[in-house]
Amino acid sequence: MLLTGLFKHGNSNGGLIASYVKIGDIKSARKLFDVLPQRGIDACNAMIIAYSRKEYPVEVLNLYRQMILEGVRPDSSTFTVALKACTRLLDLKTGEEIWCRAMDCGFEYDLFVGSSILNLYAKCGKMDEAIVVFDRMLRRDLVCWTTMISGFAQRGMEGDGVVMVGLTQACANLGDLKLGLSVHGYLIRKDLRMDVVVQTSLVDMYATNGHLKLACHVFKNMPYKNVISWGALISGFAQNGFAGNALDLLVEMQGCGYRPDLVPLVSALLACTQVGFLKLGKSIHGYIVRRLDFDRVLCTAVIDMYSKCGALSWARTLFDQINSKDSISWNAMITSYGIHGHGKEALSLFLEMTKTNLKPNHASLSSLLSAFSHSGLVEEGQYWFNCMVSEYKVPPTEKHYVCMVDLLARAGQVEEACELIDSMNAESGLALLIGEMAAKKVLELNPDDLGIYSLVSNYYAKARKWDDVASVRKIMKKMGMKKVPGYSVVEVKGKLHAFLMEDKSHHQYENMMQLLDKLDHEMRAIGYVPKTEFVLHSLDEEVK
DNA sequence: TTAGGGTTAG
Repeated sequence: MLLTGLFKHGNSNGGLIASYVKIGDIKSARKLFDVLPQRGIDACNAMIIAYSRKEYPVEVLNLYRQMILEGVRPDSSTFTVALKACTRLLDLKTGEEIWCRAMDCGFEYDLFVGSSILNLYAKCGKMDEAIVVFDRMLRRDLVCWTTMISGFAQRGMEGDGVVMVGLTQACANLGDLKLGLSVHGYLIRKDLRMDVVVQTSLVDMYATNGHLKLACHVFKNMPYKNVISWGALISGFAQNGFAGNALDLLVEMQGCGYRPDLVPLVSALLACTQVGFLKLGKSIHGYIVRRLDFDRVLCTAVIDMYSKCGALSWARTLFDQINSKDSISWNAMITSYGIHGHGKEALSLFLEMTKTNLKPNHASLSSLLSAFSHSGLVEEGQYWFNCMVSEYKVPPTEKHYVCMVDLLARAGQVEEACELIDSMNAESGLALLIGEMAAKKVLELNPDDLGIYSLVSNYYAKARKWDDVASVRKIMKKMGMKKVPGYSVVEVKGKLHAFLMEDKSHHQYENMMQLLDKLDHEMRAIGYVPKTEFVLHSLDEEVK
């Protein structure tokens, strides 16, 4: 075991200590640590992290002090672990000393160190001090916000408007409706000032998580609205797939005298993309060109709209007009070629991207692999899949694996597809993938079955993929509230016509059925035999 | 001094 450690980590002392720790031998790790002629930051951190993992906070702090005495300069990990130990011991005094040193050493704006001191203050009930630190932070991630939320929750303290906006955003990011409602309720109970900013952030919190009724409720009761409030609501509808509502709201907004800026327009473009509304998308494009600066984000949204509505060459023309393309613009265009089955063009654009100073990311590689899959370019797919880590430092995720399985399976290479699944590491491998694919297959046949979703959620839970568990549960919640029937949409002369299952309400329904019958007869007359074996067995012949 | 936006599999 020890040899393995030596081999793996070369002659780094930190690595050797980490190897002892890995096999659970913390005493040997310490013995080695004590006889080291020179104890650098790596060795110290390995040892101090080991104590922290074993929940020996006193040893953590002793070692921290020893480091300082020996003149070893702590880094972000050291401070974070030491502060965590103080939190465990509720040792505020030592924690503040550590925090002061961390600031002296230039870690005042370190996200990890910052959230650790926040956590210490929150756990010790010192929310005033926490706010001081919090206000000075340059970046605030979910951990910081969650720490603040739980701190306030424990103390029952009041936050001011700015803090409440942050809390609302944190709830939006967490997707936790209960928490969001309680923040909203808190605002009302405490009669805190509900200005347009606070209300808009509430609208956004509800809307981005699919609670559109609640979002509308807050929105309608706003005494004063602005373009941003409209933007939040429209974007919420568009991103949750309610294209029609989003587009209606855009019209309503204009009717109320607001001039849409880029956000409502980008959302409207997304809505057009979802329903294939090329004509409206085009006129929004025109509106943008006439009235606004055509920035990169807008342009990418228009490119995406054109390509998904079938106008690939327009997308390309626009793409060539962007002056400073970022990776999202490139990915959008690579995707465009992919969905239109132009795998070779997708590849040459990808290669062109690598010649710029932009690096392809996981999305670029997803787009590329799926382009190969849609074009049947098996060898290319395998080649690029195999070199994505070495060439671009992008380790394949499940998405990439699914692309490859799809690519191989479409090409009839089912055995190779299975081998690939086998080669995945155990945690995200076989059981999860097959389970997921099987579940999805069943979902296709029976999309309203909540039970299948809990099956999928269990698979994720077994693989300890808590983010995925949460997103499946979110879908279940949404489904529980309202089942949205499947439908298809077609654009005729700039007007959209939607058709639901069993829906006979269209004013030309009879004509359409007659035409379908006619086409069916003509097809059979020239020898077409419909394939029905893949369709569900419970349907009778004619429905098939 | 806090609020809304573009790409990623099947």
